[in-house]
Amino acid sequence: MTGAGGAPDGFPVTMREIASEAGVHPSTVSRALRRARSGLPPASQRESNILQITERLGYTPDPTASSLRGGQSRAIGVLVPRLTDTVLATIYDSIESAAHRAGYEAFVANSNDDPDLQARRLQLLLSRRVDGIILGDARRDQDLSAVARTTHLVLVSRGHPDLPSATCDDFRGGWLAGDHLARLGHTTFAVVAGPPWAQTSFDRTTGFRAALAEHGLRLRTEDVYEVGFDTESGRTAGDRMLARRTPPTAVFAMNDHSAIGVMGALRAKGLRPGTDVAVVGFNDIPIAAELPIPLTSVRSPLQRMAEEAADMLLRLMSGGSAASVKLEPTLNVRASSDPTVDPVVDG
Amino acid sequence: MTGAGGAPDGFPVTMREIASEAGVHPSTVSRALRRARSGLPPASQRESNILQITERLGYTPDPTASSLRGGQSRAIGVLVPRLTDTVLATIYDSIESAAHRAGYEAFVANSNDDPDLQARRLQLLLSRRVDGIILGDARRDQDLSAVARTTHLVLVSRGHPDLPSATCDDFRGGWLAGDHLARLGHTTFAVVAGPPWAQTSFDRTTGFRAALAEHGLRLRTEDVYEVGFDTESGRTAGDRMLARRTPPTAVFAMNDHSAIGVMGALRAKGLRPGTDVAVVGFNDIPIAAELPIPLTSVRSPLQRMAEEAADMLLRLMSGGSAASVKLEPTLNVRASSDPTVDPVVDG
DNA sequence: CTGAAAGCGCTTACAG
DNA sequence: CTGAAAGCGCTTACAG
Repeated sequence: MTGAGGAPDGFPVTMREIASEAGVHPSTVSRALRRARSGLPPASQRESNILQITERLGYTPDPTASSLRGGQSRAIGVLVPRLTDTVLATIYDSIESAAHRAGYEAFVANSNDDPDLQARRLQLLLSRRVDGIILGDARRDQDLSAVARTTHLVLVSRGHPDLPSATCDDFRGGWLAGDHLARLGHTTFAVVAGPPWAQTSFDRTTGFRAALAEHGLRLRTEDVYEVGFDTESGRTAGDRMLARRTPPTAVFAMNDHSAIGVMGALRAKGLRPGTDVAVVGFNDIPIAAELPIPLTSVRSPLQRMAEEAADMLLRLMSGGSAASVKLEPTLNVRASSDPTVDPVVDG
Repeated sequence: MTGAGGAPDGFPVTMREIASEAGVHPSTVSRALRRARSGLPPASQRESNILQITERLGYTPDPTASSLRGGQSRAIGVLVPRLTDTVLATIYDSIESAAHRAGYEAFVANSNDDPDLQARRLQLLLSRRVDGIILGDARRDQDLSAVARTTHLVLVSRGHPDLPSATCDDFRGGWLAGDHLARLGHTTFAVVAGPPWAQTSFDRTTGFRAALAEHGLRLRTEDVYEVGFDTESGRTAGDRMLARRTPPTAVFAMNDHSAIGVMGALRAKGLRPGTDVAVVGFNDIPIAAELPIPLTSVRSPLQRMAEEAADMLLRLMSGGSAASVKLEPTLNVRASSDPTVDPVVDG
């Protein structure tokens, strides 16, 4: 039975083999396993025998076959704009864990924040017969009603008025950043925003602007750099704002990675974050606190957000309903905006 | 047909519907589509008609059904220790792209660097009938021959003597770091290593030690901190090494994230990376160059590594053979080890 | 080139 | 409780 050409010979055990080993009909095996999965005790001598054989032969049912016949896949799909973004990776990770705890499998797909790709990946997930989808890359202007009619759909991170979502209160997050910087006495600002279709970016900017307004300050359109969420975006925006006649003294970036990009731009110009230009990021990823100049950041509860989204989807899939939740962000002030905190020691 | 209970009514178009619409037998549809996928032109009037209908109805074949019958899934599985690590996320991302270009689907699973979980996730991927697997979390002591007998298997990032792998020349990477630090005149070192089962960590440490030896220097066992690859690991190791009677003046961390953790530990003690203690990281992720004190890092060609792994697997799956490749790392010297480079400006 | 049949591995009514 | 049958959506020899 060993292949000659070096090709591996996969011999997955099938239900039929279990059945013949136990001297029963395959359907009896199917029933025994179903009972066992539900946590019920074996209904007969035979059943416990079947379970033993299953164990011994290391049998696991073919999920594609069961979903083809049974209609349910016990799998959910997750669509993210970018898996290389720590934030999204963290969210997916937590969703995956929550799904596993509930006995579901999870699949991720990457949309690269591109509507065409998004549609295709969505199609892919649906063709894999997932029982529901968590969308992490919804677009503000997008009509998702068709998708929502096809499968159970929950949004995470980026909300949408028509659909249930688990998000951070991004307006509040932006407000916290704006209020903080205004209180420090800054009067000229820049915002390193994500793409215009991201609800997160929109709300954070709006909240930031609102906070400034409360202090009688204004954020001009040209002070908002719609670039993206990664390090390079931050660097680009930073270079551009510093090339201006009156550069800002305070910068709010919507992602810690882009905030670090801004720090890089400052350093290149001989400026120091915190003392020369205040920098505030968003999400408070683990490295933020450990940077040579620790980064002030709005912390969003990513794991809870992910768990809420997973819970909502599980509820929908079992016939229940789900209402959107908005989680409270908190501001962690560090030396990048306030040098009196975590002071940097000069050697 | 609209569901009453709010449950979505999914009505995926099936091949049968295409067939009846076109007035042909389902098998004819199957053949027409197969030809089209191979890039061949329609073999008849009928076939072009079938393709039109397929297009119009937005039909995509059910991959689970085709793999069940056809034996091939045109999908590959990728197992990573941790998706929240930028390095692995980047690798997966590139593998996914390469797979798509070749007409394959990709699935990731997370093993959390835990052997039990790894076995279960591997089982899951196999039960999904993937045509091959790329393993990113191989363990040094592990016997993977059973898996290799079951499916086509290629390793990425972490190599193994018995299996084809795409890796960075980690010994060389460690050597570059060691040589660099020794040339700068350092004599006391610390290594922030990953877990002992990671071949990457082992080789980098060995290479580092070899470079020191060439300079007549020694790395003691207690100078190697086997902690992990994340920020927190670096912070922990950093705190511990600084609590010693004679702290090191040069630190080599096997991951940029853990290097940043070390920087955090330095800052907490009032020490500055580069001037007080040299810090070198590994992988050279995008933020490394933008940090307030830019991080010296050994760059490993992650994307190429991923593409090589994907190519190797594709070759194996089409009956060919694959030899391991080791990619050359390069050292990017920055201010965290050499303050004369990228000097930090004090405001 | 096309149709009809068989079957991939499983599950679910239907009888007994 | 258990067996036998039908079928999920597809593909692949087999005839014609």
